[in-house]
Amino acid sequence: MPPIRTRFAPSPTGFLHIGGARTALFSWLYARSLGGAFVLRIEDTDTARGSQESVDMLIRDLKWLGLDWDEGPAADGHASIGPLGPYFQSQRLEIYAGYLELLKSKNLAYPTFESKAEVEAEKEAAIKEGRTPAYVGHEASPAEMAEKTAQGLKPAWRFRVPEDGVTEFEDLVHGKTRFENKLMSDFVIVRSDGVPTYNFAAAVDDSLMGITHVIRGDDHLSNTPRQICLYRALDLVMPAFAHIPMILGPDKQRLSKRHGATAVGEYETQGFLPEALVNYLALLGWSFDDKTTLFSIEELVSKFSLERVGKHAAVFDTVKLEWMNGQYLKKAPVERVAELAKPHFERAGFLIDDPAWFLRLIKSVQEKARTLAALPLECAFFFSESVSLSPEAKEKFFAAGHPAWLEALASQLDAAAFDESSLEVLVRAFAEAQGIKFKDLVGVLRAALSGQTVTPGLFETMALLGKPRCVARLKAALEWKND
RNA sequence: GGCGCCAUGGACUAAUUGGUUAUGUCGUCGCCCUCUCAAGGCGAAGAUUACGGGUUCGAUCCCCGUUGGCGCUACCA
Repeated sequence: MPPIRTRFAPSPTGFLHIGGARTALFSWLYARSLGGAFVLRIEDTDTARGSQESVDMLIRDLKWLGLDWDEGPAADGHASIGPLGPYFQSQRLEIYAGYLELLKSKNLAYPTFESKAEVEAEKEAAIKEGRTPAYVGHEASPAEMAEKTAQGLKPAWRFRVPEDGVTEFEDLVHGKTRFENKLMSDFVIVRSDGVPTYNFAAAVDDSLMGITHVIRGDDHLSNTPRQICLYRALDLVMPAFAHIPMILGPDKQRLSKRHGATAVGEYETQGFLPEALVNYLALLGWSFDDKTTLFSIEELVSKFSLERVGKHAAVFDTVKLEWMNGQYLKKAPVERVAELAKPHFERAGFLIDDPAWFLRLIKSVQEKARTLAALPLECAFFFSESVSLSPEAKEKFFAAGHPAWLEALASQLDAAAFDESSLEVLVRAFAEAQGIKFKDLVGVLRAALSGQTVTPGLFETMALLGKPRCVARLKAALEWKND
Protein backbone atom coordinates (compact mmCIF):
# COMPACT_ATOMS: atom_id res chain seq x y z
CA MET A 1 0.00 0.00 0.00
CA PRO A 2 1.42 3.39 -0.96
CA PRO A 3 2.08 5.81 1.88
CA ILE A 4 -0.84 7.92 2.99
CA ARG A 5 -0.82 11.57 1.99
CA THR A 6 -3.46 13.98 3.26
CA ARG A 7 -3.75 17.70 2.91
CA PHE A 8 -5.37 20.77 4.35
CA ALA A 9 -6.20 23.30 1.67
CA PRO A 10 -7.55 26.53 3.15
CA SER A 11 -8.21 29.69 1.23
CA PRO A 12 -6.45 32.56 2.97
CA THR A 13 -9.43 34.82 3.45
CA GLY A 14 -9.03 35.51 7.14
CA PHE A 15 -8.06 33.81 10.35
CA LEU A 16 -8.11 30.05 10.82
CA HIS A 17 -11.68 29.14 11.62
CA ILE A 18 -12.67 26.54 14.22
CA GLY A 19 -14.21 24.43 11.47
CA GLY A 20 -11.08 24.65 9.38
CA ALA A 21 -8.97 23.75 12.37
CA ARG A 22 -11.02 20.62 12.96
CA THR A 23 -10.72 19.63 9.29
CA ALA A 24 -6.98 20.20 9.45
CA LEU A 25 -6.79 18.21 12.67
CA PHE A 26 -8.58 15.19 11.23
CA SER A 27 -6.39 15.24 8.12
CA TRP A 28 -3.28 15.61 10.22
CA LEU A 29 -4.33 12.87 12.63
CA TYR A 30 -5.11 10.49 9.82
CA ALA A 31 -1.73 11.03 8.18
CA ARG A 32 0.16 10.86 11.44
CA SER A 33 -1.68 7.81 12.69
CA LEU A 34 -0.66 5.91 9.58
CA GLY A 35 2.83 7.30 9.26
CA GLY A 36 1.86 9.31 6.23
CA ALA A 37 2.57 12.84 5.07
CA PHE A 38 0.50 15.93 5.72
CA VAL A 39 0.50 18.64 3.07
CA LEU A 40 -0.57 22.25 3.45
CA ARG A 41 -1.76 23.92 0.28
CA ILE A 42 -2.87 27.52 0.05
CA GLU A 43 -5.89 27.99 -2.22
CA ASP A 44 -5.36 31.63 -3.03
CA THR A 45 -7.14 31.81 -6.34
CA ASP A 46 -9.71 34.28 -5.12
CA THR A 47 -7.38 37.23 -5.39
CA ALA A 48 -10.05 39.67 -4.27
CA ARG A 49 -10.46 38.08 -0.86
CA GLY A 50 -7.15 36.42 -0.15
CA SER A 51 -4.21 38.11 1.54
CA GLN A 52 -0.71 37.43 2.73
CA GLU A 53 -1.68 38.39 6.28
CA SER A 54 -4.20 35.59 6.21
CA VAL A 55 -1.51 33.14 5.13
CA ASP A 56 0.68 34.29 8.01
CA MET A 57 -2.14 33.92 10.52
CA LEU A 58 -3.00 30.49 9.17
CA ILE A 59 0.55 29.30 9.60
CA ARG A 60 0.72 30.77 13.06
CA ASP A 61 -2.54 29.17 14.20
CA LEU A 62 -1.73 25.78 12.72
CA LYS A 63 1.63 25.82 14.50
CA TRP A 64 0.02 26.86 17.75
CA LEU A 65 -2.29 23.86 17.51
CA GLY A 66 0.73 21.67 16.91
CA LEU A 67 -0.34 20.63 13.43
CA ASP A 68 2.90 20.47 11.49
CA TRP A 69 3.11 19.84 7.76
CA ASP A 70 5.69 17.95 5.77
CA GLU A 71 5.15 19.87 2.58
CA GLY A 72 3.72 23.30 1.97
CA PRO A 73 4.52 26.91 2.75
CA ALA A 74 7.74 27.63 4.60
CA ALA A 75 7.62 29.36 7.95
CA ASP A 76 7.96 32.75 6.26
CA GLY A 77 4.65 32.19 4.51
CA HIS A 78 6.19 32.69 1.08
CA ALA A 79 8.50 29.92 -0.06
CA SER A 80 7.34 26.35 -0.58
CA ILE A 81 8.93 23.30 0.96
CA GLY A 82 8.51 19.93 -0.72
CA PRO A 83 9.03 18.24 -4.07
CA LEU A 84 5.56 18.73 -5.48
CA GLY A 85 5.22 22.46 -5.05
CA PRO A 86 4.71 25.24 -5.31
CA TYR A 87 1.98 24.86 -2.71
CA PHE A 88 0.30 28.16 -3.44
CA GLN A 89 -2.29 27.87 -6.15
CA SER A 90 -1.57 31.42 -7.28
CA GLN A 91 1.86 30.13 -8.31
CA ARG A 92 0.51 27.17 -10.25
CA LEU A 93 -1.49 29.01 -12.88
CA GLU A 94 0.53 27.65 -15.81
CA ILE A 95 -0.14 24.12 -14.56
CA TYR A 96 -3.90 24.66 -14.65
CA ALA A 97 -3.57 26.36 -18.04
CA GLY A 98 -1.90 23.20 -19.32
CA TYR A 99 -4.76 21.05 -18.10
CA LEU A 100 -7.26 23.41 -19.64
CA GLU A 101 -5.49 22.90 -22.97
CA LEU A 102 -5.75 19.16 -22.49
CA LEU A 103 -9.47 19.47 -21.88
CA LYS A 104 -9.86 21.73 -24.90
CA SER A 105 -8.03 19.23 -27.07
CA LYS A 106 -10.51 16.60 -25.99
CA ASN A 107 -13.38 18.99 -26.63
CA LEU A 108 -14.32 18.76 -22.95
CA ALA A 109 -14.01 22.47 -22.26
CA TYR A 110 -15.64 25.28 -24.15
CA PRO A 111 -15.59 29.07 -24.01
CA THR A 112 -18.56 31.22 -23.03
CA PHE A 113 -19.04 34.97 -22.83
CA GLU A 114 -22.22 35.02 -20.80
CA SER A 115 -22.47 37.37 -17.90
CA LYS A 116 -23.23 36.18 -14.43
CA ALA A 117 -26.60 37.89 -14.63
CA GLU A 118 -27.51 36.00 -17.77
CA VAL A 119 -26.63 32.70 -16.18
CA GLU A 120 -28.68 33.49 -13.10
CA ALA A 121 -31.65 34.61 -15.16
CA GLU A 122 -31.55 31.34 -17.08
CA LYS A 123 -31.51 29.38 -13.85
CA GLU A 124 -34.44 31.34 -12.43
CA ALA A 125 -36.42 30.77 -15.58
CA ALA A 126 -35.69 27.06 -15.50
CA ILE A 127 -36.92 26.76 -11.91
CA LYS A 128 -40.01 28.78 -12.70
CA GLU A 129 -40.87 26.64 -15.69
CA GLY A 130 -40.23 23.47 -13.78
CA ARG A 131 -37.31 22.46 -15.96
CA THR A 132 -34.17 20.86 -14.61
CA PRO A 133 -31.96 23.82 -13.91
CA ALA A 134 -28.85 21.89 -14.88
CA TYR A 135 -27.18 24.42 -17.00
CA VAL A 136 -25.49 23.98 -20.32
CA GLY A 137 -23.60 27.10 -21.13
CA HIS A 138 -23.89 28.96 -24.36
CA GLU A 139 -20.80 27.80 -26.20
CA ALA A 140 -19.17 30.55 -28.15
CA SER A 141 -18.81 29.76 -31.82
CA PRO A 142 -15.44 30.32 -33.50
CA ALA A 143 -16.89 33.44 -35.09
CA GLU A 144 -18.10 34.75 -31.71
CA MET A 145 -14.73 33.93 -30.20
CA ALA A 146 -12.96 35.94 -32.90
CA GLU A 147 -15.34 38.85 -32.57
CA LYS A 148 -15.29 39.08 -28.77
CA THR A 149 -11.57 38.52 -28.60
CA ALA A 150 -11.11 41.35 -31.08
CA GLN A 151 -13.07 43.53 -28.67
CA GLY A 152 -10.61 42.63 -25.97
CA LEU A 153 -12.98 40.29 -24.15
CA LYS A 154 -11.87 36.98 -22.75
CA PRO A 155 -14.09 33.93 -22.26
CA ALA A 156 -14.68 31.83 -19.20
CA TRP A 157 -14.23 28.11 -19.80
CA ARG A 158 -16.82 25.55 -18.89
CA PHE A 159 -16.33 21.85 -18.46
CA ARG A 160 -18.52 19.61 -20.56
CA VAL A 161 -20.16 17.36 -17.95
CA PRO A 162 -21.20 13.91 -19.27
CA GLU A 163 -24.80 14.10 -20.42
CA ASP A 164 -25.90 10.93 -18.77
CA GLY A 165 -24.83 8.15 -16.50
CA VAL A 166 -24.12 8.47 -12.81
CA THR A 167 -21.02 9.44 -10.92
CA GLU A 168 -20.66 7.46 -7.76
CA PHE A 169 -17.95 7.02 -5.21
CA GLU A 170 -17.31 5.32 -1.93
CA ASP A 171 -16.99 7.98 0.72
CA LEU A 172 -14.97 6.83 3.71
CA VAL A 173 -17.48 8.18 6.18
CA HIS A 174 -20.72 8.25 4.23
CA GLY A 175 -20.36 5.11 2.18
CA LYS A 176 -21.62 4.84 -1.37
CA THR A 177 -22.80 8.16 -2.70
CA ARG A 178 -24.16 8.74 -6.17
CA PHE A 179 -25.20 11.64 -8.37
CA GLU A 180 -26.85 11.73 -11.75
CA ASN A 181 -24.72 13.49 -14.30
CA LYS A 182 -27.63 15.02 -16.16
CA LEU A 183 -28.43 17.05 -13.07
CA MET A 184 -25.02 18.66 -13.09
CA SER A 185 -24.43 21.94 -14.87
CA ASP A 186 -21.47 22.54 -17.11
CA PHE A 187 -19.51 24.37 -14.47
CA VAL A 188 -16.91 27.04 -15.01
CA ILE A 189 -13.39 25.75 -14.56
CA VAL A 190 -11.44 28.81 -15.63
CA ARG A 191 -12.73 32.30 -15.13
CA SER A 192 -12.47 34.99 -17.73
CA ASP A 193 -9.46 36.41 -15.93
CA GLY A 194 -7.66 33.13 -16.51
CA VAL A 195 -7.80 32.02 -12.88
CA PRO A 196 -9.09 28.49 -12.28
CA THR A 197 -12.06 27.86 -9.98
CA TYR A 198 -11.98 25.73 -6.88
CA ASN A 199 -13.24 22.46 -8.33
CA PHE A 200 -10.72 22.51 -11.14
CA ALA A 201 -7.67 23.63 -9.20
CA ALA A 202 -8.37 21.37 -6.24
CA ALA A 203 -8.79 18.29 -8.40
CA VAL A 204 -5.64 18.96 -10.39
CA ASP A 205 -3.60 19.70 -7.30
CA ASP A 206 -4.84 16.82 -5.19
CA SER A 207 -3.83 14.48 -7.95
CA LEU A 208 -0.52 16.13 -8.80
CA MET A 209 0.44 16.36 -5.16
CA GLY A 210 -0.18 12.66 -4.72
CA ILE A 211 -2.92 13.12 -2.15
CA THR A 212 -4.35 9.71 -1.30
CA HIS A 213 -7.11 10.84 1.05
CA VAL A 214 -9.06 14.04 0.72
CA ILE A 215 -10.54 14.77 4.15
CA ARG A 216 -12.76 17.84 4.15
CA GLY A 217 -16.07 19.19 5.39
CA ASP A 218 -19.20 17.53 4.05
CA ASP A 219 -20.26 20.81 2.50
CA HIS A 220 -18.03 19.53 -0.29
CA LEU A 221 -19.90 16.31 -0.77
CA SER A 222 -21.89 17.73 -3.67
CA ASN A 223 -18.72 19.07 -5.26
CA THR A 224 -17.11 15.67 -5.33
CA PRO A 225 -18.87 14.31 -8.43
CA ARG A 226 -17.75 17.37 -10.35
CA GLN A 227 -14.19 16.76 -9.36
CA ILE A 228 -14.45 13.08 -10.16
CA CYS A 229 -15.63 13.93 -13.66
CA LEU A 230 -12.56 16.11 -13.99
CA TYR A 231 -10.18 13.41 -12.78
CA ARG A 232 -11.62 11.05 -15.33
CA ALA A 233 -11.53 13.56 -18.14
CA LEU A 234 -7.91 14.37 -17.39
CA ASP A 235 -6.80 10.80 -16.70
CA LEU A 236 -5.61 11.83 -13.29
CA VAL A 237 -5.21 9.49 -10.35
CA MET A 238 -8.10 9.98 -7.94
CA PRO A 239 -7.81 10.17 -4.15
CA ALA A 240 -10.20 8.55 -1.70
CA PHE A 241 -12.69 10.92 -0.08
CA ALA A 242 -13.78 11.30 3.51
CA HIS A 243 -16.36 14.01 4.19
CA ILE A 244 -16.52 14.93 7.82
CA PRO A 245 -19.52 16.58 9.44
CA MET A 246 -19.74 20.31 9.92
CA ILE A 247 -19.52 22.24 13.17
CA LEU A 248 -22.60 24.27 14.07
CA GLY A 249 -23.41 27.09 16.45
CA PRO A 250 -25.88 26.62 19.32
CA ASP A 251 -28.73 27.60 16.98
CA LYS A 252 -27.70 24.77 14.63
CA GLN A 253 -26.62 27.27 12.06
CA ARG A 254 -23.20 27.25 10.52
CA LEU A 255 -20.69 28.50 13.07
CA SER A 256 -20.17 32.21 12.52
CA LYS A 257 -19.07 35.35 14.28
CA ARG A 258 -22.40 35.96 15.90
CA HIS A 259 -21.86 32.78 17.89
CA GLY A 260 -18.86 34.33 19.60
CA ALA A 261 -15.30 33.31 19.01
CA THR A 262 -14.79 31.32 15.84
CA ALA A 263 -11.14 32.07 15.19
CA VAL A 264 -8.51 29.77 16.59
CA GLY A 265 -6.47 32.84 17.47
CA GLU A 266 -9.25 34.09 19.72
CA TYR A 267 -9.07 30.94 21.77
CA GLU A 268 -5.39 31.51 22.23
CA THR A 269 -5.95 35.05 23.43
CA GLN A 270 -8.74 33.88 25.73
CA GLY A 271 -6.28 31.62 27.41
CA PHE A 272 -7.08 28.19 26.09
CA LEU A 273 -4.35 25.60 25.87
CA PRO A 274 -3.81 24.23 22.38
CA GLU A 275 -3.97 20.63 23.59
CA ALA A 276 -7.36 21.35 25.17
CA LEU A 277 -8.76 22.82 21.97
CA VAL A 278 -7.34 19.92 19.98
CA ASN A 279 -8.83 17.40 22.39
CA TYR A 280 -12.21 19.11 22.26
CA LEU A 281 -12.20 19.45 18.48
CA ALA A 282 -11.23 15.79 18.06
CA LEU A 283 -14.37 14.79 19.91
CA LEU A 284 -16.58 16.80 17.60
CA GLY A 285 -17.55 14.14 15.11
CA TRP A 286 -15.17 11.47 16.28
CA SER A 287 -15.08 9.19 19.30
CA PHE A 288 -12.82 6.39 20.38
CA ASP A 289 -15.23 4.53 22.61
CA ASP A 290 -18.08 5.16 25.01
CA LYS A 291 -15.90 6.31 27.90
CA THR A 292 -12.73 8.15 27.05
CA THR A 293 -12.93 11.92 27.01
CA LEU A 294 -9.42 13.16 27.68
CA PHE A 295 -6.78 12.35 25.08
CA SER A 296 -3.24 13.57 24.77
CA ILE A 297 -2.09 14.41 21.27
CA GLU A 298 -0.11 11.16 21.20
CA GLU A 299 -3.19 9.18 22.16
CA LEU A 300 -5.22 10.89 19.48
CA VAL A 301 -2.59 10.02 16.90
CA SER A 302 -2.53 6.39 17.94
CA LYS A 303 -6.28 6.03 18.30
CA PHE A 304 -7.71 8.10 15.49
CA SER A 305 -9.47 6.37 12.64
CA LEU A 306 -11.87 7.49 9.94
CA GLU A 307 -14.13 4.52 10.67
CA ARG A 308 -15.13 6.15 13.93
CA VAL A 309 -15.96 9.51 12.44
CA GLY A 310 -19.66 10.26 12.70
CA LYS A 311 -21.97 11.51 9.99
CA HIS A 312 -23.97 14.26 11.58
CA ALA A 313 -23.11 17.84 12.33
CA ALA A 314 -22.05 18.77 15.86
CA VAL A 315 -22.82 21.84 17.92
CA PHE A 316 -19.80 23.64 19.31
CA ASP A 317 -20.16 23.90 23.08
CA THR A 318 -17.93 26.51 24.68
CA VAL A 319 -18.85 25.42 28.18
CA LYS A 320 -17.53 21.92 27.65
CA LEU A 321 -14.41 23.35 26.03
CA GLU A 322 -13.86 25.49 29.13
CA TRP A 323 -14.26 22.49 31.37
CA MET A 324 -11.74 20.61 29.30
CA ASN A 325 -9.36 23.54 29.36
CA GLY A 326 -9.63 23.55 33.14
CA GLN A 327 -8.65 19.89 33.19
CA TYR A 328 -5.51 20.60 31.18
CA LEU A 329 -4.69 23.73 33.14
CA LYS A 330 -4.89 21.78 36.36
CA LYS A 331 -2.54 19.10 35.14
CA ALA A 332 -0.02 21.38 33.47
CA PRO A 333 3.25 22.23 35.27
CA VAL A 334 2.92 25.49 37.23
CA GLU A 335 5.92 26.90 35.43
CA ARG A 336 4.20 26.52 32.11
CA VAL A 337 0.91 27.95 33.33
CA ALA A 338 2.76 30.90 34.83
CA GLU A 339 4.60 31.54 31.61
CA LEU A 340 1.41 31.39 29.59
CA ALA A 341 -0.51 33.47 32.12
CA LYS A 342 2.08 36.22 32.31
CA PRO A 343 1.04 38.03 29.12
CA HIS A 344 -2.55 38.03 30.30
CA PHE A 345 -1.55 39.77 33.49
CA GLU A 346 0.61 42.23 31.64
CA ARG A 347 -2.22 43.01 29.26
CA ALA A 348 -4.34 43.80 32.33
CA GLY A 349 -1.64 46.19 33.44
CA PHE A 350 -0.23 43.98 36.19
CA LEU A 351 3.55 43.92 36.15
CA ILE A 352 5.31 40.80 37.29
CA ASP A 353 8.50 41.86 39.03
CA ASP A 354 8.98 38.81 41.21
CA PRO A 355 8.83 35.56 39.20
CA ALA A 356 8.97 33.36 42.29
CA TRP A 357 6.07 35.21 43.87
CA PHE A 358 4.11 35.01 40.62
CA LEU A 359 4.67 31.27 40.52
CA ARG A 360 3.16 30.99 44.00
CA LEU A 361 0.22 33.11 42.92
CA ILE A 362 -0.43 30.91 39.91
CA LYS A 363 -0.13 27.82 42.02
CA SER A 364 -2.89 29.14 44.26
CA VAL A 365 -5.32 29.64 41.39
CA GLN A 366 -4.24 27.00 38.93
CA GLU A 367 -6.58 24.28 40.08
CA LYS A 368 -9.72 26.26 39.70
CA ALA A 369 -8.81 28.12 36.54
CA ARG A 370 -10.78 27.49 33.41
CA THR A 371 -9.07 29.94 31.14
CA LEU A 372 -5.89 31.94 31.52
CA ALA A 373 -7.60 35.16 30.53
CA ALA A 374 -9.96 34.98 33.53
CA LEU A 375 -7.07 34.91 36.00
CA PRO A 376 -5.97 38.56 36.12
CA LEU A 377 -9.46 39.71 37.00
CA GLU A 378 -9.71 37.24 39.88
CA CYS A 379 -6.27 38.23 41.11
CA ALA A 380 -6.61 41.97 40.65
CA PHE A 381 -6.59 42.69 44.36
CA PHE A 382 -3.07 41.31 44.60
CA PHE A 383 -1.88 44.07 42.31
CA SER A 384 -3.94 47.06 43.32
CA GLU A 385 -2.90 49.62 45.89
CA SER A 386 -6.16 49.60 47.76
CA VAL A 387 -9.09 47.28 47.99
CA SER A 388 -12.33 47.92 46.18
CA LEU A 389 -15.16 46.46 48.18
CA SER A 390 -17.79 44.45 46.35
CA PRO A 391 -21.37 44.66 47.70
CA GLU A 392 -21.32 40.98 48.64
CA ALA A 393 -18.02 41.33 50.46
CA LYS A 394 -19.30 44.38 52.28
CA GLU A 395 -22.27 42.43 53.49
CA LYS A 396 -20.00 39.66 54.69
CA PHE A 397 -17.72 42.13 56.42
CA PHE A 398 -20.49 43.70 58.46
CA ALA A 399 -22.49 40.52 58.92
CA ALA A 400 -21.62 40.19 62.61
CA GLY A 401 -21.70 43.87 63.37
CA HIS A 402 -18.66 46.06 62.97
CA PRO A 403 -15.64 43.87 63.59
CA ALA A 404 -14.11 45.90 66.40
CA TRP A 405 -11.46 43.30 67.11
CA LEU A 406 -9.86 43.94 63.74
CA GLU A 407 -7.33 46.35 65.21
CA ALA A 408 -6.23 43.77 67.76
CA LEU A 409 -5.80 41.18 65.05
CA ALA A 410 -3.85 43.63 62.92
CA SER A 411 -1.36 44.22 65.66
CA GLN A 412 -1.00 40.51 66.33
CA LEU A 413 -0.32 39.94 62.67
CA ASP A 414 2.18 42.74 62.68
CA ALA A 415 4.29 40.71 65.07
CA ALA A 416 3.67 37.31 63.47
CA ALA A 417 5.58 35.00 61.18
CA PHE A 418 4.01 35.23 57.75
CA ASP A 419 3.99 31.71 56.46
CA GLU A 420 0.74 29.88 55.77
CA SER A 421 0.78 27.45 58.65
CA SER A 422 1.80 30.01 61.29
CA LEU A 423 -0.93 32.31 60.03
CA GLU A 424 -3.52 29.60 60.28
CA VAL A 425 -2.51 28.75 63.83
CA LEU A 426 -2.67 32.43 64.78
CA VAL A 427 -6.02 33.10 63.18
CA ARG A 428 -7.62 29.99 64.64
CA ALA A 429 -6.38 30.87 68.09
CA PHE A 430 -7.59 34.43 67.68
CA ALA A 431 -11.04 33.26 66.68
CA GLU A 432 -11.25 31.06 69.71
CA ALA A 433 -10.05 33.77 72.05
CA GLN A 434 -12.57 36.24 70.67
CA GLY A 435 -15.38 33.73 70.61
CA ILE A 436 -15.86 34.21 66.88
CA LYS A 437 -16.62 31.36 64.56
CA PHE A 438 -13.55 30.58 62.48
CA LYS A 439 -15.69 30.55 59.37
CA ASP A 440 -16.99 34.03 60.06
CA LEU A 441 -13.59 35.39 60.88
CA VAL A 442 -12.27 34.05 57.60
CA GLY A 443 -15.12 35.74 55.77
CA VAL A 444 -14.40 39.09 57.37
CA LEU A 445 -10.68 38.84 56.73
CA ARG A 446 -11.21 37.81 53.14
CA ALA A 447 -13.44 40.81 52.59
CA ALA A 448 -11.03 43.17 54.33
CA LEU A 449 -7.98 41.93 52.45
CA SER A 450 -9.43 41.46 49.01
CA GLY A 451 -12.74 43.27 48.88
CA GLN A 452 -14.11 40.05 47.43
CA THR A 453 -15.91 36.98 48.66
CA VAL A 454 -13.90 34.63 46.49
CA THR A 455 -10.14 34.32 46.67
CA PRO A 456 -7.55 31.57 46.95
CA GLY A 457 -7.23 30.01 50.38
CA LEU A 458 -7.13 32.76 53.01
CA PHE A 459 -3.70 31.90 54.35
CA GLU A 460 -2.21 31.50 50.90
CA THR A 461 -3.71 34.85 50.08
CA MET A 462 -2.24 36.46 53.21
CA ALA A 463 1.20 35.02 52.63
CA LEU A 464 1.05 36.15 49.02
CA LEU A 465 -0.04 39.65 50.02
CA GLY A 466 2.73 39.90 52.62
CA LYS A 467 2.67 41.37 56.07
CA PRO A 468 2.78 45.10 55.30
CA ARG A 469 -0.11 44.99 52.89
CA CYS A 470 -2.18 42.73 55.11
CA VAL A 471 -1.76 44.96 58.12
CA ALA A 472 -2.40 48.08 56.13
CA ARG A 473 -5.55 46.67 54.58
CA LEU A 474 -6.94 45.56 57.90
CA LYS A 475 -6.37 49.03 59.28
CA ALA A 476 -7.95 50.59 56.24
CA ALA A 477 -10.97 48.34 56.69
CA LEU A 478 -11.48 49.82 60.16
CA GLU A 479 -12.60 53.01 58.46
CA TRP A 480 -15.30 51.26 56.43
CA LYS A 481 -18.77 52.43 57.15
CA ASN A 482 -21.82 50.24 56.93
CA ASP A 483 -24.08 52.61 55.08
C1' G B 1 -37.55 24.36 -7.41
C1' G B 2 -33.81 20.12 -8.20
C1' C B 3 -30.12 16.99 -6.18
C1' G B 4 -27.35 15.29 -2.00
C1' C B 5 -26.30 14.52 3.18
C1' C B 6 -28.03 13.97 8.14
C1' A B 7 -31.50 12.76 12.47
C1' U B 8 -29.95 8.84 20.20
C1' G B 9 -31.59 13.19 26.96
C1' G B 10 -30.23 20.69 26.67
C1' A B 11 -24.79 19.75 24.14
C1' C B 12 -20.93 15.97 22.51
C1' U B 13 -21.54 10.79 22.04
C1' A B 14 -21.56 4.77 22.85
C1' A B 15 -24.24 0.50 21.83
C1' U B 16 -19.41 -6.36 18.90
C1' U B 17 -22.65 -9.53 12.97
C1' G B 18 -30.67 -6.72 14.88
C1' G B 19 -31.61 -9.31 21.51
C1' U B 20 -28.55 -3.85 26.84
C1' U B 21 -32.18 -1.75 32.98
C1' A B 22 -29.96 2.62 25.78
C1' U B 23 -23.07 4.06 27.58
C1' G B 24 -19.81 7.90 29.11
C1' U B 25 -18.61 13.20 29.29
C1' C B 26 -20.29 18.54 29.66
C1' G B 27 -24.27 21.15 31.76
C1' U B 28 -28.36 21.11 35.61
C1' C B 29 -29.89 19.61 40.70
C1' G B 30 -28.72 17.36 45.59
C1' C B 31 -25.26 15.46 49.25
C1' C B 32 -20.10 14.98 51.10
C1' C B 33 -15.42 17.48 51.66
C1' U B 34 -14.42 22.56 53.13
C1' C B 35 -12.17 29.31 55.32
C1' U B 36 -15.02 31.38 50.02
C1' C B 37 -15.05 29.82 44.93
C1' A B 38 -13.36 26.01 42.34
C1' A B 39 -11.33 21.15 42.16
C1' G B 40 -12.44 16.21 43.99
C1' G B 41 -15.97 12.22 45.75
C1' C B 42 -21.04 10.27 45.75
C1' G B 43 -25.90 10.44 43.85
C1' A B 44 -30.32 12.22 41.02
C1' A B 45 -33.28 14.17 37.28
C1' G B 46 -33.36 14.24 32.08
C1' A B 47 -34.45 9.69 25.89
C1' U B 48 -41.83 6.62 23.98
C1' U B 49 -33.58 6.45 19.99
C1' A B 50 -37.64 12.94 14.87
C1' C B 51 -42.50 10.83 13.10
C1' G B 52 -45.31 6.93 10.40
C1' G B 53 -45.25 2.40 8.15
C1' G B 54 -43.01 -2.18 7.08
C1' U B 55 -39.30 -6.86 7.40
C1' U B 56 -38.49 -9.95 11.85
C1' C B 57 -39.94 -14.07 17.34
C1' G B 58 -37.43 -9.32 18.31
C1' A B 59 -35.46 -3.22 15.83
C1' U B 60 -31.40 2.72 17.92
C1' C B 61 -29.48 -0.79 14.27
C1' C B 62 -32.37 -3.21 7.90
C1' C B 63 -36.21 -1.16 4.00
C1' C B 64 -39.90 2.64 2.43
C1' G B 65 -42.31 7.18 3.26
C1' U B 66 -43.01 11.89 5.98
C1' U B 67 -41.08 15.95 8.57
C1' G B 68 -37.11 18.89 9.98
C1' G B 69 -32.00 20.67 9.64
C1' C B 70 -27.86 21.44 6.66
C1' G B 71 -25.14 21.51 1.99
C1' C B 72 -24.60 22.03 -3.36
C1' U B 73 -27.12 24.08 -7.40
C1' A B 74 -21.37 30.99 -8.13
C1' C B 75 -16.64 33.52 -13.32
C1' C B 76 -16.56 31.78 -3.64
C1' A B 77 -13.81 27.95 -1.56
